[in-house]
Amino acid sequence: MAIDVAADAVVFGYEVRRGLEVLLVQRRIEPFRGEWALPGGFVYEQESLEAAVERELREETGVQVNYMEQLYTFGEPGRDPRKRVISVAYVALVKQSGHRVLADSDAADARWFPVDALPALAFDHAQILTKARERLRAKLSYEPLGLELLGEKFPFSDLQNLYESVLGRSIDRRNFKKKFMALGILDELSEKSSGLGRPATLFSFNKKKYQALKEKGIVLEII
Amino acid sequence: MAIDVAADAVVFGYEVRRGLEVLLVQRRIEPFRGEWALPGGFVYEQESLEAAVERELREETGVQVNYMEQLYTFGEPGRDPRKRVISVAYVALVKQSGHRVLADSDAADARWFPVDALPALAFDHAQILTKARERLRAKLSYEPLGLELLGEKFPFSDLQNLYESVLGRSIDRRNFKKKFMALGILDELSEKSSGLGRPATLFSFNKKKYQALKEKGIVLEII
DNA sequence: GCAAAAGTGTTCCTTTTACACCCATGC
DNA sequence: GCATGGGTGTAAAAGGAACACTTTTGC
Repeated sequence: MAIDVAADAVVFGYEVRRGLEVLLVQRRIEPFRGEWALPGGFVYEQESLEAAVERELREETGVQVNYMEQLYTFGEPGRDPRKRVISVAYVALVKQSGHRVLADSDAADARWFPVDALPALAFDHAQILTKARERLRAKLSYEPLGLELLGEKFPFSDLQNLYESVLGRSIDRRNFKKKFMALGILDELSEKSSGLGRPATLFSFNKKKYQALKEKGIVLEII
Repeated sequence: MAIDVAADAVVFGYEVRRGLEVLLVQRRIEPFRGEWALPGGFVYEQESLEAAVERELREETGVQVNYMEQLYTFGEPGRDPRKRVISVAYVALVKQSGHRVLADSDAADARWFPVDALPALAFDHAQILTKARERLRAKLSYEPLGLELLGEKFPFSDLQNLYESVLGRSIDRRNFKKKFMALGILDELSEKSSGLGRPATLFSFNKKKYQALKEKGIVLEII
């Protein structure tokens, strides 16, 4: 009846040059010492599950998340070779994965990995990650996504690239823009981005409208 | 770190005359002795979460479920007045709620309650139930529902009533039938139902097509 | 001037919605 | 014959999908 309870997080980050990434830590203790795993750890006696995830993320990776939601609870006997451990998994979203330096690490190492070039993972963490990617994909169709992953200002193409990364396929530019703009959650800035090719208009999320829409739910079928 | 882990189930049943119902048990021990609660209990050391739910359901209510999925894990410190307990909640669907006699009860009493006439519930079970109803509602839009709740043969109006019960609003008869039939998962039987008014054609689910559709996912926006 | 990415509308088609009258049976 | 629930189709509107050329910049 008394079972060890862990809380683990699948932390997604996004940067245009690198695409969708996941934050992993290298274990410095057995079991699976030296292998990569999701950040997380045991829940303290008087600590909420969310607080445990946030604490572990801080200790192991130094990141602060912009959004977090519970994903699923993995509880098969045998998923930890030592003893019975159930893990409550969370999905978290972080801005600026590329820029952030992982500070004060409690784990041997912590790094961002592109979702399509992941190392082997400890425990059943590969399974957790698969479910997290499905959740993220599903979220797109009933909630807007982007505020929690993109910077303050971004060209519209960044948003589309993010959607394409999550969905794993390409999207028609005109239709996507038409639909997304119709949500009314993007403010067009007068500023332009520099870079290769024609400069792009920058956008920012209108946080109030974004949150309102998130609570109400949307139906945004993407082509 | 070692925390008590419980598994609880929100069991839904449906019968035309009674509508959508939830199975509750009356607690025979403290805390909340005498109050109504979701069936469930502590998970054994070497038992999967699903097995624990099924065992508790069998012991406390005698029902056998047709479908079960994990809902959410409730883990706030203080949700159990005695000690730290986290509860992994499941949603289960059962056929023939009305006919079934609750046998061999381990709980003081077990009864079906219409979802709109629930008693006060122990612990945070009211919150769990609210989330379960939301999940059921959401499921309608991406998966068909009915096979797990209705009998082998049923008039089409039963299916519509079920959907109306879950959604909490009325649906246009012609449009609903058109959409649902287009899924191709219902077989029309030659048999007719008796009863008041014009006899109704009976239908049954085509289980193969139903399961295929369930796995693939549907988009069934109901008016 | 050319390579690179940004920006922009229209047409067709499918899906959704709204809506009302007749039918078969039991009493 | 009347009350009760079952059964059926169409037209108008909205939303989704497909699709290509021009513009602005850096080099």
